[in-house]
Amino acid sequence: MVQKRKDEPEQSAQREPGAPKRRGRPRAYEPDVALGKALDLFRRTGFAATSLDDLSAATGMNRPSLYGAFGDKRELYIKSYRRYRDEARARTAEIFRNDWPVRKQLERIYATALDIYLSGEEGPRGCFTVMTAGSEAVADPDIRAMVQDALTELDKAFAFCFRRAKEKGELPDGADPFVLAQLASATIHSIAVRARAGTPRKELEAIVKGAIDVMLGK
Amino acid sequence: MVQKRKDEPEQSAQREPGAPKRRGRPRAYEPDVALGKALDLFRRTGFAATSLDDLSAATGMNRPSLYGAFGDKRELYIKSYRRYRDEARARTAEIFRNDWPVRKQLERIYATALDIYLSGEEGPRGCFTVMTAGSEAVADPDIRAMVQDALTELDKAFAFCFRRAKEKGELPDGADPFVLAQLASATIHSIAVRARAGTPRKELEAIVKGAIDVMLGK
DNA sequence: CGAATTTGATGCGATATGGTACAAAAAAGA
DNA sequence: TCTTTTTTGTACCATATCGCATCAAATTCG
Repeated sequence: MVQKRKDEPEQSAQREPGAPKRRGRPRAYEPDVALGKALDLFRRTGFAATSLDDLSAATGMNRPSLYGAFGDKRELYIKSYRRYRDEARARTAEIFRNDWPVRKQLERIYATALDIYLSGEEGPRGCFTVMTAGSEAVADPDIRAMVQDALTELDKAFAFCFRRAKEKGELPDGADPFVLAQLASATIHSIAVRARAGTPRKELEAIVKGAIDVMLGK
Repeated sequence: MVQKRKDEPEQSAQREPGAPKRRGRPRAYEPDVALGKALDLFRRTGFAATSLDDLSAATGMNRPSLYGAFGDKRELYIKSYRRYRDEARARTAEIFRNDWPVRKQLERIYATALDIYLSGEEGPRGCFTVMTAGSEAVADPDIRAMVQDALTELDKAFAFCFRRAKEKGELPDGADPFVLAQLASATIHSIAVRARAGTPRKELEAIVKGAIDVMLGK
């Protein structure tokens, strides 16, 4: 018989479709918004500096409920990170999907990146991937793999973008789409770091503009 | 009379020149190497995840001695960060100082950057500035100012480098030294992030090479 | 040698932390 | 109504953490 591990909390399988009537006492929270709050907090203070009490206060759930719904702190962090990536991917994929001129596409990508990095009530939140690389990625192989995945995914998206641009003749002949993609990613990483250091938006926008000019051969 | 604040531990003014004979019991540690050990640990695990016990074990000093020599945890972190910057500045300034072709100069800079970021017994240590931006910079104005200072210092060093190169005719006419400098910094930030995510050196070197090619107009 | 001075070592204490046990509460099903 | 199921809320535990107070140790100066 399959062993049922008690130490791995159930997925809290919420099935919203229809109204199949959940059986027991109803939840006093919505898992999605709670996870969003947790993500906000993790983005602000990082993994180690965020206590379960902080998370409990932010989500409105008490610790046992938190544990039951998302597992321990590490699992909650991982789920928060997944959600961050899903959101970021959704917002950028929508832009990459269009058949615009490269310049316009890059401008839009960086504009949304800045929106993501500069948002936050109490200071700019930066890029969660960059933050996680700086903190948990070294000691935790699973998290490291997720970060690596995020980095290469961005590289590939930019590479696709530049490859198409080259086919359309928007780039100089010698241009290497993948090299340009890595430069585009580097610019993303850089504005993420600078955002958290307090660099104002105007300055970041200037950096982005300069980088685009160089990448597209002015 | 000037109030003497007990809560600000003395600078532990070590005067090495000559041998002016310290008065009381001799130290069982060398402040410089202890600070180096503390820096190593902070770079590996970050501020919040590093306890005073960890620092005590790493430096060989017990907590009261740590406190007496460097102040509380935050002060120790700041002193560690200063030391990191001093070291990094020393190693890069030596390269920037030379009157080499830009390409060679950039190659050397990135090579030493990779040495710094990939070193570490237990995983690549990355760039302490980038790590600090991702963690303490948002909540702590003093630390944030130090990070900003580090970022602009690097920008300026690269800008000086490119300005000189342009004067020597090593760059295309349209090239803007400061824009190129920010791209060069961005590449630094990017390889720092990627290093901590586990990207192997070969790959990072390829990224650097591609970035240099683009910046110098191939 | 004894006084003065500086550092080291032990250990305390108040609080924070991650995680969990357990019973009450709120719903559905019989 | 009574059982079953699921979640909540309180309280708890073992440990970790930071900072410090206190005393012992080691050295120089008189």
